[in-house]
Amino acid sequence: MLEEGYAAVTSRRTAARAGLKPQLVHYYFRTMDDLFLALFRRRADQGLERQARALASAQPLWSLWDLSRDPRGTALTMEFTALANHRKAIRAELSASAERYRTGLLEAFRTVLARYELDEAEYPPIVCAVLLTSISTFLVIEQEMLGMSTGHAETVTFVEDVIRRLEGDRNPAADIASVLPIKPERRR
Amino acid sequence: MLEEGYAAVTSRRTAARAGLKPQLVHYYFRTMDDLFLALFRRRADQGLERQARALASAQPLWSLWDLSRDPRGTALTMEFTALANHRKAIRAELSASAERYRTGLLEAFRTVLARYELDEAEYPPIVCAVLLTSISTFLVIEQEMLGMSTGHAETVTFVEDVIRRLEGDRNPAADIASVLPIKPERRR
DNA sequence: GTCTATACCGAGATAGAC
DNA sequence: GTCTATCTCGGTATAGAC
Repeated sequence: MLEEGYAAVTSRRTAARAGLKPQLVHYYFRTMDDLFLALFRRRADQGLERQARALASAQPLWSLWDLSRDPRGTALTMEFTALANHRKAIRAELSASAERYRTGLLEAFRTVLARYELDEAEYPPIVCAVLLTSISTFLVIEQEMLGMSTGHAETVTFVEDVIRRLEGDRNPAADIASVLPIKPERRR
Repeated sequence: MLEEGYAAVTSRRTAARAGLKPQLVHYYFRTMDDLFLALFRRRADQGLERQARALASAQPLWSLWDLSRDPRGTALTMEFTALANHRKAIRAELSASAERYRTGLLEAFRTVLARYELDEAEYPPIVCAVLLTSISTFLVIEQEMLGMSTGHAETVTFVEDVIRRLEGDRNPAADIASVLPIKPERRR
């Protein structure tokens, strides 16, 4: 999916990568949609776990920002979004998952804004959540999918200046590692 | 493309909508890629024209904001982005077009920020351009492709408050009409 | 310019042997 | 659990008649 888009993920090619015959994909997952759903659910669970770890870190804003800028997560989400366009089951799963993720982010901003004694009317937590997600998502799309980067560095600097005003400099050690992507699992 | 995604656009179905045989698609465009490119170029030209009209309007920020929130433009762009993932020619065309669009937006913000005597160091025009595009793009993706809208209204209000501080209330009449989507053309 | 005919490929999926 | 065999569909694309 990441290399060639969801349309390139077929039973034949999936099986070939696993060194097996295409029919086994259907044996394990029946339809391709079931396979995509299984993949999505596993990634969504991992995403929520990572978000929880980011929220629990000493610098939640830095952690959330780093997490949402992880290209692999966003690129996969975009593929699933495109797939969701004509697969109802995927779409339902994806939007439910996005809602859960947003709720987590909202709680994080509520907590953080209270901690730094900011006015919720001036910086509504839900707006902060949407802004953080939209900016990071968009930058990843342009960078990874189009190879574009005009204005990206300046925008990152701008956002990070805001975070720095709240949480101070990024602590280089512990937090970032706790949010790193999870390695692919081996088949059982 | 808008209804079912780019993967649903095949020579057979395209021809069927036109009431013709699939082979004619190849007669006119040779390959499907050529067809997609032709479509993209026409839309990209229209997009630049609309942007130019927005820049020339009495309230460029309102016009640009409305334009970038037009769901049809963004939805198509997202389809092409997904398509670009595995079609080199599309990708090159798309990123070139996005660069041109960004440049236009940058010039707009330079002009506007100067007009309202804002500090360019505090609000870098290129950052404004990236922010405007990312927020509107992301909202459209969630709304149109996932049917999600949590936090959207609040975010729109937030952005529009900023615009209002610069350009005052939206002038309801002239500007908006000048930025409206262009109707589909008939085949010649 | 539009058609018929046709080649060729690769997709999803099922049946049934081992 | 993995295989072979096979069905059916729909995609891209070309050749050639009219």
